[in-house]
Amino acid sequence: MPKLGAEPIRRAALVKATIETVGEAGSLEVTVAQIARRAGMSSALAHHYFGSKSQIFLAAMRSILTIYGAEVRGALAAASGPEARLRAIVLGSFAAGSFRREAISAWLNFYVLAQKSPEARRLLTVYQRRLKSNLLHELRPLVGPRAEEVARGLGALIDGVYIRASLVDGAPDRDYARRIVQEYLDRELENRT
Amino acid sequence: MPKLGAEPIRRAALVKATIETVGEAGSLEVTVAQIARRAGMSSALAHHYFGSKSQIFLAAMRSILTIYGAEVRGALAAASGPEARLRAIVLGSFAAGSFRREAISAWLNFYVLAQKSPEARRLLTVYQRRLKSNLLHELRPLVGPRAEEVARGLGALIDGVYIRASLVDGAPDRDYARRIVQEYLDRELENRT
DNA sequence: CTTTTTGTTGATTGACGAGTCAATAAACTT
DNA sequence: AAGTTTATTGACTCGTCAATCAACAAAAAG
Repeated sequence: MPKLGAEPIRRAALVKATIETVGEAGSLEVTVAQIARRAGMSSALAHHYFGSKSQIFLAAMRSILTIYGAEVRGALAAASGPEARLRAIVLGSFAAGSFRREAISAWLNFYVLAQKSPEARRLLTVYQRRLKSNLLHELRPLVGPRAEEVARGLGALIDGVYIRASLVDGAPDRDYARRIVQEYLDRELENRT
Repeated sequence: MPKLGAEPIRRAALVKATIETVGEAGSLEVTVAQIARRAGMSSALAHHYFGSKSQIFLAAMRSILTIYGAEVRGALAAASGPEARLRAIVLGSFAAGSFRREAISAWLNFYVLAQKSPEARRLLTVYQRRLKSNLLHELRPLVGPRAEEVARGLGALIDGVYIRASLVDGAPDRDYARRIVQEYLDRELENRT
């Protein structure tokens, strides 16, 4: 049975299954056995590769943040000029890989995890800092001294839209989400300096 | 030992202890025994009065939303005219009883609870609807047809500011929070119809 | 002053779940 | 072919916890 080089495949499968399971359960109170079953293996194997449940969660969280980062970077690649780039960041935050049912729910739960786990908190802080610095970079040429405030507001608004999406059942409405942040952006850019 | 009329006192103590315990733990994974101990009684008594752990959580959630509602209403009482009332609602959302460490953390966790428990979801939905309708009522005379969009944005922004406050350690910065939403509001009211 | 109601808890039950371990098997090495 | 490394799991341990229960105490009702 042992196909060699299974480790990376197993790890990836577990990460995927973790996001799905947590997303579906809407809670971190899922068992390693549930996750492992979904990933098609025994819970013993999950422990073998990750050592502990919290390591599994952290890996899943890293995965979510990595996907998010990649999607924003992707959107950014096709945009030139501060305004276009700014809009790319903001809209990219609601791209398909990140703004989907299980990911949103999992993300909310990882926010909770960050209250307890210093490592989870660190991950979330890094993501927030990177987002803010990205926003600031494009905002400065557009709104000058107000860049700082606007960046704060946008960051909080994006999180708020996510958290609200977690309450809606059914597929999250990407356009609706985007409209809210775009409207904020429009207003801020209207009377630019 | 039985002082009569203990029930309401015990219930209140348990609700308070639940918010503190959940807030401190940053998680719903707290035991009934922990909560009961903090409230100065045995876990058996907690079960006696509430029947089950989830009922305890729901009562705590109701308490948080009640406090929040009362604070907004309080701020509203002293304000006249749409703009003043609008600002009262928004600033009232960050009043001392609601915008404090344990309440914020507990609130975040109840958001998670709402993913699983229909009753918790119902409570959260009611609060969101009430907030939105309050906002709309004052926004309409100020920004006319754009009221709907602005209300959505404000609601999401308030949630976002809360969730971000949950990550900061130490006392949450009320002024900072208020500045973010006020800035949004200023921008929206600037070029009012 | 006996009965009922209300308050209260220690002890127990029963379930569940994280993590460990010994054992098995297939590949790869020498 | 013997030995080593990697993959994999069933069975088990040990702890934890929600919920229940029997029993005790004090006030209120009769």
